[in-house]
Amino acid sequence: MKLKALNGFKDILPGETELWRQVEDRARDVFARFNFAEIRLPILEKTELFARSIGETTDIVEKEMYTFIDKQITLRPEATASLLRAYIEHGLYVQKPVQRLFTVGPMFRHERPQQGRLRQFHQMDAEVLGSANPRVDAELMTMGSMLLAELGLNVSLELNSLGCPACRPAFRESLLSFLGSRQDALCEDCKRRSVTNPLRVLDCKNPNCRAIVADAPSIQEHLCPECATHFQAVQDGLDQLGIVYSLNKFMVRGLDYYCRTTFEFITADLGSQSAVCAGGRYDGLVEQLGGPKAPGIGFAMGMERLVLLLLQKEQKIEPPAEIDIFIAGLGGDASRLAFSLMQGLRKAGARVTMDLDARSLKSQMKQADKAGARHVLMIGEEELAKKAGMLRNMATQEQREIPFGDEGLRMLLEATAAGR
RNA sequence: GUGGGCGUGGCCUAGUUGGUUAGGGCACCUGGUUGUGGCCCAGGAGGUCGUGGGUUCAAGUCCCAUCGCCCACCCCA
Repeated sequence: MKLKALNGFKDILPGETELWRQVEDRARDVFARFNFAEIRLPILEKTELFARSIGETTDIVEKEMYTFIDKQITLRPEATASLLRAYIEHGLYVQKPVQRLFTVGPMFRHERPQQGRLRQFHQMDAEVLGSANPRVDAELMTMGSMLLAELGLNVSLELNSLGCPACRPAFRESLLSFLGSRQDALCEDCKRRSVTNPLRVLDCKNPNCRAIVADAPSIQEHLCPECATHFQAVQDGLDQLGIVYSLNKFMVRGLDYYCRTTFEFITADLGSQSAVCAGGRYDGLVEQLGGPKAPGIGFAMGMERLVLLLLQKEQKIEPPAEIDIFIAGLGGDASRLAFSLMQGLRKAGARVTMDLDARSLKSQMKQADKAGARHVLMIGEEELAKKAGMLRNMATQEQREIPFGDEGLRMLLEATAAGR
């Protein structure tokens, strides 16, 4: 096998696409109920956009981006940056004080692939721009929660606040001094993280580090009054809407732009990639990218992770019959008639197919069965002589004559409609 | 970037201490029904055993190299 897809890039084959569509259709339905409008974005942007929004020193920007170096353009590693760029570029903030937008599509990160992690993966992103109201946070999480619930997935919501530029530095200092005194006990990764990104030590998976960090200062207790008020209001909103969540003071997010509210919907059924949906608030980012003072919050859902979970549930989705009528033509003349009859039925809206190779009737019946055909219209020498085809209902095995011509076409369409 | 595991027809796989034409299941095709699907039966097509080299009278099996995939670390949806 010479030509194959790149490592970390996957074909989504027929059979699986059905599940993907279920996920996406359900998402569009839920997003619509929450009054979100779709926005479609390019997947290539100037490298600078991602560097400035995600953060120059994040792993994503430092080593995971697919960049055309000579052109200084990059395949998007996430959607928020592009969405904000479009929001600013088209002055969407002028048209409506609060914009609620969603987008669906592929993202690219050059990471080592593993379960639930690909180099091209797909996300559904929802963002609310122009409001700092904590109810927006609660509403957005509610939307995510509803979608996951309607997909039948068992996930839990974890909530934290990362503070803001006013209070995070003080917390950082206090955390740094705490870590400083325990350097020797930390794992190698955490020693490194203590320097590069101390908050990251909080969510280390190493049990030893977890034990140490259990006594670390809590970000939730270091919030400034404004952030504390906001955080409490978010929780009140979730409580009011009946959304169950748990506070997790160890949860940090990887992207630089997050502030205040951060959250993750996590599952125990995906190996180590446990987050199926995650997001947070990013007040100040729009401004930082050259836009107005518009606060924002959003989340991203990993579609292949959702699909993996749905596949695990083994809820065998009976594929619906896909074909209304299979026309079995026996012999050259019948096959020729079937060919034009098929087109007439398709024009009238029916799903029709036939065996263009006109193999044996037995073979054609098998094909019809496999295609999930509800009816088979048989046309052989007898039928040609009688000027009427034989219509077989595949479920009931009943057969009846259908005359050629307009009257017959009407009967076929009736049978088709009744079968659906 | 770092570790571990695995590569046998389209898919899942058997292959014992190296020993005749690499076996089975699913799927596919044909026939059993001179024109009737699902079940069953019979037959058929389909494989450079990831690739290259080495050891040997003999390699799917042993050795080396290489490529690919998977899982985990890292990171994150």
